[in-house]
Amino acid sequence: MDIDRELNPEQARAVRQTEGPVLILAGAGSGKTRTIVYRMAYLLTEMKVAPWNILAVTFTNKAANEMKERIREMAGNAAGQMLVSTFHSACVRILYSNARKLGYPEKFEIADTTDQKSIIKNVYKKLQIDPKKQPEKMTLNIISGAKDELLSPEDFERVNYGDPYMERVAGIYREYQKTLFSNGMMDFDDLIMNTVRLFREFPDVLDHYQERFRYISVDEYQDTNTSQFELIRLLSDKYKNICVVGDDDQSIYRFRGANIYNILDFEKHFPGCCVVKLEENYRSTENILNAANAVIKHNSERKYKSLWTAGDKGERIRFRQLSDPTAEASFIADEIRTKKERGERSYGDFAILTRTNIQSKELEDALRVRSIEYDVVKGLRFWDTKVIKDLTSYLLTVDNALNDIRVIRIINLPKRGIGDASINKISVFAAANGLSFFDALSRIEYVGGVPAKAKAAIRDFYEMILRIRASSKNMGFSGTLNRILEETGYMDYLFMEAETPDRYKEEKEYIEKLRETLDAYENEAEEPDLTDFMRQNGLEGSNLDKEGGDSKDKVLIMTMHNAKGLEFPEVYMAGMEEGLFPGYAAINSEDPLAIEEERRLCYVGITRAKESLTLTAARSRMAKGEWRFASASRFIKEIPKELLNMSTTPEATERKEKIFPINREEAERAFERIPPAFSPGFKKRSIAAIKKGSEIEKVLPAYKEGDRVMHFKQGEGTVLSIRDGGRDYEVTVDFDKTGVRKMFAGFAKLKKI
DNA sequence: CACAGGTCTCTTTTT
DNA sequence: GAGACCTGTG
Repeated sequence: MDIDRELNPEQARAVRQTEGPVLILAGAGSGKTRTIVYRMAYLLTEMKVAPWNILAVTFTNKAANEMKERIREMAGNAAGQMLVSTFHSACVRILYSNARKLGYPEKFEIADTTDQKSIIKNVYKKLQIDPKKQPEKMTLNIISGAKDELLSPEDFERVNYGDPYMERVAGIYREYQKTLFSNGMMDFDDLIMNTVRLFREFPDVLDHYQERFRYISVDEYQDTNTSQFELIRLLSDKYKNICVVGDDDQSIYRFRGANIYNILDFEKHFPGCCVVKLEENYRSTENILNAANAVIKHNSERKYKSLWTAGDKGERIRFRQLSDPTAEASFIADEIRTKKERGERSYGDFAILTRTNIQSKELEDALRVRSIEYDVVKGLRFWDTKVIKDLTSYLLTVDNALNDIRVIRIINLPKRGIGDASINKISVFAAANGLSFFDALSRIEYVGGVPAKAKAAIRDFYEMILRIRASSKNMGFSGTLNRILEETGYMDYLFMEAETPDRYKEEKEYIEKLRETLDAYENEAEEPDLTDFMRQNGLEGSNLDKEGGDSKDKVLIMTMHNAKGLEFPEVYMAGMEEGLFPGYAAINSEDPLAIEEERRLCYVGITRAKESLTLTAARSRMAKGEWRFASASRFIKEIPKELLNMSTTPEATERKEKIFPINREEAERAFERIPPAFSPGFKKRSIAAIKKGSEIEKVLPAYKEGDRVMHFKQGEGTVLSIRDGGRDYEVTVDFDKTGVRKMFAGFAKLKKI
């Protein structure tokens, strides 16, 4: 390892400064990961630090695995004994052997978002709170925020004393926490908060971990919240070897409690710390960097930092505004295809970044139609899928049935004739008699007000679980899973419920995947245990499509949040519109920092691009059930004109926008001239309006019989015939994928290819 | 009381 | 396009 040759002077300084607090302010693309990896390897090989004395915390599992791999490459297998993990996984590990001290069962479970929702619903029922007056989501946000600030229900109540609204929320919080606790569950925030509690209340435990983790590093430090800060502060308090790496300009998780002052005030929190700034960028062209710098300069709350590169200026940043999301997607897809066909790029060189997950649909359609290979980095997680939640709930119920939430989830699934009313009665009965929900089932005859039919079904259910439990003793997890599927008729249920055959197929694949994961775990674990299995896997945001490895040559579609830490030769940022990016919420927020967060997200997006960056926007977009016109994002205007290459100026767009009518009727008429025709969100009302009011322009198509054409949804096909159909020309096309179809030329928008 | 089928609402971002 | 909510029927 030749540090001075392989690293720049600042990076080298960060690597050698192993003792004491260190703050590495690492701009985007400044070789941050490289620096951390060298630092770890340096600790291991030069400083002879034992690998188990090193803790490296990241935010995502992906980042953790990547880092582990790269350290292993440099420092050999000893790296395997370091603890490189996410905050949440590290806490689970620590809590694993200490949960009892806090009164939790050893087999505590993790409550994911779905569990949180069902728990809060129960609480609402119990406290008779109307979800319309107090949306569950908002309550959960407040509770999560309180936990991020390490406030217990009692603390929270004290802090908000005298505020009737917050006092009410405090009541919900208390009940919510009670429910979690009595079911032996911790939500994501509890994992951190309880670890901090553990350290505070049990100094010997803290001391043990302080001795264990003598060298600590935290990646993406700008995204830490107060509880995470306290956690690492406690852990590092003895040896003070704490190295944090981050970029205040890339702090994009304020909505989940990230406290940007953790990084801005690091020097205050850890006096005498060493600060290293990495500003040389090795990723992007100068134009891209200048654009990023220009945008982020508009933020007030930041440490001054400016990226520079020794590399080329590169091409200008392109901005294109299209009529609607469909046109926007087509534009991007056409470009990608052209560049691929010219042999300039392969699909894997491209990423399309969006602000929201929903935007991906339109983009997917456009790519699919052109047979472009793509992948969506999805927000939907495997463990949150309904099918998987159902089946794991069954598995855990068969295993221990200690968790009421899970039993209630499956008791009437598939439908057995056990309704909400009966379930409520049993819950009340169970609470009154100090029984778990499941144990209450065995005394169903004593529960009043439950119809005989339901009672019979409940008895059957109870016995079925016991039966499966008995037989599961001598079969593996996947054997038990099979029994569950057989006994419950779950597959038939799925088949009946599935909206489409494809959906059913997909769900079957999920189950197959669950089986594989169970088998893999059972083969590896010393003492296989389902609760442990869930804790290990439930935290992993594993995407469904991770098979095949990264060798796939595919265009990636993802949100900008998901893109953090990645880089691509060509980046498209779609939906650069006021109202979408920055979003309405941020624009309307009275907190000026809301816009700053959006701007940082924009900065993250821009700095993903290595060579080429294209920003696109749609002039109209469906939002909240109606079509709305949007002007170009303010972020576009913040990029100096000389860096931009655009078809229209943002100002021109604004002028155009002013000509657009404002009331609905006029808007709809105007809209007819911008035909996103069959886009999925196209509501009945608008179609009716079009049919009634407008004549579709009758133009002789630009293609003739025998020509190959492209339809935005059906894909490519051959024109069989063109007939004058009165109001419009009627075209018959034989599509390669979907066969012969007749359509009107004005609507179909066929393109000759 | 259970359930099917309909309507309405709402979509930022995630461990 | 999913999930919550409402209504009529058995």
